[in-house]
Amino acid sequence: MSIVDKIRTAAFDAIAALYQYEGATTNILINATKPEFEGDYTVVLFALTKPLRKSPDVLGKELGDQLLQDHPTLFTSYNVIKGFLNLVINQAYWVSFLEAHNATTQFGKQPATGSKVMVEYSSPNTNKPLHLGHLRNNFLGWSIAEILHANGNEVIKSCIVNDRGIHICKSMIAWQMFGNGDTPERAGTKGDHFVGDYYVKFNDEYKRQVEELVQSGIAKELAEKEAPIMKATQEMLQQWEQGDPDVMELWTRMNSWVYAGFDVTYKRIGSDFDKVYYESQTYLLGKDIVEKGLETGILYKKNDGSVWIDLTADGLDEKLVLRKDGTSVYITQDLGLAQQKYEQFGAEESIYVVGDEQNYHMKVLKLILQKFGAPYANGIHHLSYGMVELPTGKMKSREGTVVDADDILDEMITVARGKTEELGKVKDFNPEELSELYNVLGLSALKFFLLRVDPKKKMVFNPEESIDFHGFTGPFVQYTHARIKSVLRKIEEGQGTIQTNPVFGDGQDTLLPLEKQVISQLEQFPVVVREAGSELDPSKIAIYVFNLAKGFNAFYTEHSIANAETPGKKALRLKIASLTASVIAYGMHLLGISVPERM
RNA sequence: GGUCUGGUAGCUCAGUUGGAUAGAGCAACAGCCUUCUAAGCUGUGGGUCAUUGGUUCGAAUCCAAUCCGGAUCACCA
Repeated sequence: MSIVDKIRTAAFDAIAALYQYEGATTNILINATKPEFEGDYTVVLFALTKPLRKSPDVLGKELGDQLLQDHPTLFTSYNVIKGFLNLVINQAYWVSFLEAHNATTQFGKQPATGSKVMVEYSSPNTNKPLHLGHLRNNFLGWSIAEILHANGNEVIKSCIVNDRGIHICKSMIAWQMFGNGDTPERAGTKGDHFVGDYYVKFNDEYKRQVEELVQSGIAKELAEKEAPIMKATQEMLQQWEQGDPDVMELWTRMNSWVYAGFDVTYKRIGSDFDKVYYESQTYLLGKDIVEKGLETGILYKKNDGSVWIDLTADGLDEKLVLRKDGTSVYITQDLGLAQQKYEQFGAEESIYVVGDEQNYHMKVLKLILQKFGAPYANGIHHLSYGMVELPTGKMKSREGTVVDADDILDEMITVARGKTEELGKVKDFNPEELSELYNVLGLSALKFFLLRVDPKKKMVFNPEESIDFHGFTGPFVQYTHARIKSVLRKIEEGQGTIQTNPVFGDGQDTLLPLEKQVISQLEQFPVVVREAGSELDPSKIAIYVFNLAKGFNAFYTEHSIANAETPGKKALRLKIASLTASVIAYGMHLLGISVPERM
């Protein structure tokens, strides 16, 4: 149990004993004490003054006395200022916390709960390479899966590949027109970029044709429909749906190029999946659900044969679930896929990492499944994340203002190399070690940057300012870890083993403020892991791990570990250092970032 | 237009779900390496928390209105 929970429980018991009042659970607010006051944690009394009919001063005094009397090992003193009861925690608590956990490698990880959660993320289109927005999605998805795992859940990571549809056909048509049988191998281009280039070519040609038609006096709207390249694309989509062998062959071939390219990028960024679904295999799903919905009257058929659901009573609109020609729309297959996932994995919770542009769609999906009474409906959660924008505005693939994933990764790694060479701390590394280090640092800078902000909010990515290795960044946190490891290594080399005795706290020593601060930060980690899980928010971890690193660095520059004043102090600081290192390592792992031993 | 969502330091973001004098990083300025990694530490300056009103012991946080952004409302995905 965390110290905050302990204090809350103690306060509840004390209030019950003093005033025979048991309605206090939700009224007890515990905060960290502001630095300008004496104390570690503070009970805010205002909410209790009314039901207990006590003035803040009297209540504070009575509650403080009672807490001290009930828990002499937990509290040593208190003071009351205005309506705030500031409690000083017994240093023995901090010391014994450190003794209990300093050897724990995954401190903060919760025991298995038996619950199963599915996390769907990434969901790329196979007509163009990944960009910065996809990276946010991938990093969020991987991290939230890891965070849910740390909270005791069994997690299944899944991905739905949008491998069919009009967008793919655009690349295919353009390749037929302009490709001359070229391949990624021959062109020396990564497969996903190769296919993406034809997607761009399509749009260029399409624009040209529309322009031409408009020049010849045709209205723009009509021209957009009638452009030959667009008509050819739509025809190709129909041929695909009919299983035309030539079209299928081309489709398979071009997708395989894209997958080869994606594989490289996914490997670089560390994305992986337990189950990959392909839209080409799921796009017909969901029709049986529609059928059932018609029977039960949840859905209704209009005169033209199209099928709808009326969600106006829930504040939404009427929503089409099946076209008049009987073919599926997006929501149809999503209904089907949700059902299939549940049949295959039986997860009671399902997280969809999907951009906030689809908030409405996700709301509708959940609502429809709830109306069907699907057992997994209430467990659907949309981890909605905001778009990544540039200082110049939104990224538009049409206008060529997207930040390509591979490019930005390369750039990050190049900067990491430059910084590392400049500092010259790892001159004895061999080329493999160096390249590994550059990767770890560059990736960290990017991942941390994208994960440190609230997922729900849109964010601005400034390519020049974002490649920073100082301050609130991944490399800063990694640096703190490497620093600790260096100290531990040196002490180990000096004396053979890490000496952790004698035990600190025999009554002689006093915890210094910076020592206590780091320990209390460490103590909060499990609560942060829990919050990050329940709120589906990795930024909580990033912020925490940064503050921990900052707190440790302040302690580090002020107090020597190796040459501590007493053997007891040295043992204590070693434990602070090693637990900090392992919490940083585990916290960063939850973000998908690894931490080097040296840098 | 309907619905949803956002507006906090020059820039990028926190703000523990209503608590004490609103915090970080970057940028600017001033200090700190013969001692465990200076990718670090310490300090200074920088705010009408979009605006107005309301709710109460107390509001950046809750409510209402207004201003300014964004998303969405397709027989697209």
